[in-house]
Amino acid sequence: VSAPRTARDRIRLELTNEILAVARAQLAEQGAAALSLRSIARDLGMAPSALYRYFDGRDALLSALILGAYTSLADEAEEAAETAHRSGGDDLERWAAVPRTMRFWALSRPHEWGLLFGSPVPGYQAPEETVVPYARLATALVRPLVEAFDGGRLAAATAGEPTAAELGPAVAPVHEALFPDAAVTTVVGVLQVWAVLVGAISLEVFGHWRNTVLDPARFFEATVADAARAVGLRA
Amino acid sequence: VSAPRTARDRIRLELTNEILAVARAQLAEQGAAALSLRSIARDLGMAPSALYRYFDGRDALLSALILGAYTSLADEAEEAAETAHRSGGDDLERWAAVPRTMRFWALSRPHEWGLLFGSPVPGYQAPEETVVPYARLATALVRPLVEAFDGGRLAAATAGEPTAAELGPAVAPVHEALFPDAAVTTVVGVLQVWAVLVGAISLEVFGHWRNTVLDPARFFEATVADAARAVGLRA
DNA sequence: TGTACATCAGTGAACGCGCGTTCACTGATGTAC
DNA sequence: TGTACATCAGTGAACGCGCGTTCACTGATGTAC
Repeated sequence: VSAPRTARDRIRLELTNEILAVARAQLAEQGAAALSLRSIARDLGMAPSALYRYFDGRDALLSALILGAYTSLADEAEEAAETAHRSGGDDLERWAAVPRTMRFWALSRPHEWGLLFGSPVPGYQAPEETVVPYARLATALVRPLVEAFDGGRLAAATAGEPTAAELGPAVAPVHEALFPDAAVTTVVGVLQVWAVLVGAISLEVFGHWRNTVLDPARFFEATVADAARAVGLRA
Repeated sequence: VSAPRTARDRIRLELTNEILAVARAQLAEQGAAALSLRSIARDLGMAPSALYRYFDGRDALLSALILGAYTSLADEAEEAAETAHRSGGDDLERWAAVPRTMRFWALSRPHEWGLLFGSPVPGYQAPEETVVPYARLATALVRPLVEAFDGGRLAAATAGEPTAAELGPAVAPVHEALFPDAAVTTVVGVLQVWAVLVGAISLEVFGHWRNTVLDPARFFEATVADAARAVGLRA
């Protein structure tokens, strides 16, 4: 948290990261359920009890892993949004950057994706701090849409008008936090886009496209493009 | 599998179901990772070793649970599709029946939904037989669309035309099995609908709508309707 | 720069636990004649 | 209907395992003066 002053602090930070790295490796191989302090200690060549100098126990380590995963995903998403912003591509091209990044992130660490969007570990509450990176991710995703909107290049949503009034309160938090100037139907559309992205990535990562969608990359690209059109982006 | 002839067979069937019921109850309380033969035996008041007369071990029991969950979901979906078919409602109304059923099914057994669509249990392969109920579910979901199509009431998809040729091979299995007469873009649209449904249900069931979507039921209804319009259903 | 003391990292033994699975057994249920 | 035998359900003890966590300890690193 604070910058390391002494040599001891530096080592401590390094070892903390090493523990997390080993934990992530074991997560990738065995899944969250099999994550064990003893086997992490074994991998690091130290006594199991030593880990308690770094984490308050198994649950605290798991919390750190979850928070770290959210943060990593949010970081990459923000970077992708920024790069796309500077790229000078058209709206659709810039929009696709974050979804693509999310998919690659998930494919390269399926178990961490599962930690974030899969079945929650039961009897265990995700740390409150995840709200922050979650919001960063959402903001990065929506950014190209907001920019298109501000530039007058986002068409008003046409579908579902009659339900706008009813749905207003239901999506109010997202409306205020993410896209205050847009119409309710646009906000609803953005949430549906969120659902289709998470759904498509989860289905692929969790192995449900087997014998169903033979070219998940192409399908995902098409889905991302169609989703953008559905909320009013034009090519 | 075969009908019980003797009293012994009847008892055997009953106890098998009782074991599965207890397992499901423990699944609901503790999640898949905590599922244990010993605690199931304890709940049933019998020796742990006795369970081996009914299942070949923990993995076999888990397989049975997964297969049973798929089957239960497929059964309810088929029934909902059939009821809707007979109801005489309009296309949109009949279309919504299966998605609604899926959502209710998932909300009433979140951990079983997680077993099917959450992070897969690592080092463990889902049984092959799940292909059958999975296909039944898909068929039930698509049925109202196929019927609308056959009645000439399904509009041709307009978005994404240029990608139709590229995507054809990618979605060929679904095209052939589920909707052979439709255009490629329609098939792609159906898969996107599948993704948005699974995504929306998973996000709700796994707790991601907290402080985000305040009225998940209404949001889901709107999503279902919008999804149908996107693949060409008219109200 | 040197000394005295406090802080911290890591050890290793021990705790109690619940787990899946095997195995030889007992007694009840079913089958063939 | 009765008997002899085979099949099956369930028991209870035992196996070896890996787990999270605690605790008193040693020795190294940092701090104050």
